[in-house]
Amino acid sequence: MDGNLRPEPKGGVIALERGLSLLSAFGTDRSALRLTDLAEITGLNKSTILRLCVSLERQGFIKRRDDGWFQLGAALFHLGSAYQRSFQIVDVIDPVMQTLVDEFNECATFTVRDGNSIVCLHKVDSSQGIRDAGSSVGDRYDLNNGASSQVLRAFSGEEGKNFDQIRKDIYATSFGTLYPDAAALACPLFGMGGDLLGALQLSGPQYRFSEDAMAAMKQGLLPAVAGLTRSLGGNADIYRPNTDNN
Amino acid sequence: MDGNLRPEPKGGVIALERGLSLLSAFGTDRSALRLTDLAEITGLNKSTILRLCVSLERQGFIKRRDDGWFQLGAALFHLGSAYQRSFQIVDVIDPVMQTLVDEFNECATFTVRDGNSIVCLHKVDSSQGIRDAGSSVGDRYDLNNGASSQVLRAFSGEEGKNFDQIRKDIYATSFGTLYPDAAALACPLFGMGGDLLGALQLSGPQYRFSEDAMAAMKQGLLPAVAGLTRSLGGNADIYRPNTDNN
DNA sequence: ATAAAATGTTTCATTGCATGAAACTTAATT
DNA sequence: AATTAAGTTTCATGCAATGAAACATTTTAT
Repeated sequence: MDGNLRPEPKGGVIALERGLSLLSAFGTDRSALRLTDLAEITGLNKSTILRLCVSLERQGFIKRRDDGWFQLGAALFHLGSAYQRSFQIVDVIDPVMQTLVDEFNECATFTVRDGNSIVCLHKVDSSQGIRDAGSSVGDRYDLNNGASSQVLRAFSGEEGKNFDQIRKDIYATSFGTLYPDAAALACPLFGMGGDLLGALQLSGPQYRFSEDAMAAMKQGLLPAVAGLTRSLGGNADIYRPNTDNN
Repeated sequence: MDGNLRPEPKGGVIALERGLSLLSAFGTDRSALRLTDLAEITGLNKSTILRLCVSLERQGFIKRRDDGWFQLGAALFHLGSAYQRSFQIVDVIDPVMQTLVDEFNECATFTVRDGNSIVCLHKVDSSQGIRDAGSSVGDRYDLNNGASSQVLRAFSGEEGKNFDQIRKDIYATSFGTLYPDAAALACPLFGMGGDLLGALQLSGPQYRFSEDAMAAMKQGLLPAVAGLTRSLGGNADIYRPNTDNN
């Protein structure tokens, strides 16, 4: 960041964006930051940061510990939960995800698209020691080449790559995209109006994703998602199996 | 709100606080708001709101739908999850809470204090149809007379009420405080330095919280929390049972 | 149908307030 | 003790946040 943070297109309030950039500074890995860290990450003047933090703290968005370190505040947790709750979908798909995890012993994740990002809204872990622990709830990446990203892009109407194939198959796979030894199988979830809600994915180590295993997962995943779409009031015909599947 | 939002003590950045107040407008119940709603709730001028929202949306803190309604953005979910993750405690206490729920068939919640608020950080639901569904993860209230609030206040060193008794018992109870027919039993969780981390609570309908039932819960809850404190590196002597308990 | 009211959007002159350099106070290293 | 780094406070300056007003658009009333 360059500290200027001048709203690129136009409009907007610089002071606000600077404040938000302070919050986003925590987004990656570190859960506590010092004033100097914040200054380095955001490029803002320390006086400015201190002044912004007064406001952030007053509204509960950050908390300054007694030792001077800054942390995220409970207001964010509250609003984050409110965000999650606005997708009642999660309540509906959770049991289905549990079932899938029980059946295939791999982790299941439900992701949604947000602009050019992919956000993990829900995850059910498998009980295996070796499992996909790479992503967890709340994580946010740029759309990548992972199975879920591909699905989200293909069914958002993007062109190029093998999106046509994905739209025909109603699923996408990935091998070693995010992590070199991970594999995944993902398919889209549609809502009432045939609108794309998100992507449901099974993922784990590549050695457990043989052709046979993935065929079985596919046989389990697609009907499960079709059922979900039905219970969400959508038309499950989209998932009608292709006759040429082996 | 009066729209002035003048930082009371002094210091701070008005524009930022106004932007944050827009976010907080979603905090209660409604998951989508129109421009007029935001103007009513915050008392801000519509032009101002529109300008602030440009910045909020650019950073992903809100999202404006095609129909003009505003919603919370994924950035909040991301940061909210980061907040939660900064309490690694939750990972440790979750299995213990699961065990308690299995044993007593009532909901367990873990709450922390944040200023004069109480925030629900984690909840494990019981499988009963009639259960405490009043609070859920992310909820934030003012400190009230519920069992957990009492515990948090008593062990933060507050005086008055029956806090002395609570400190002696190492637990608090409540009947019909939040909801007229609900009951709860809560006790504190301490960390390494004997510092108060939060409160662990069992709650359900009053008719299942007989004297006998609560005595049993107490016998289950206190050792469980003592064990937790030990595995968090704390001294569990605090929980030594009083000799005069029946 | 037209009128009236409510909502959303853009513009722009005014000045309030966000800003950052500098001075200063601790605290940590040398 | 001397030096560097981290954190804090102050204040003159001018930039940018502001809100009234005019306008566009949609909804409701007549």
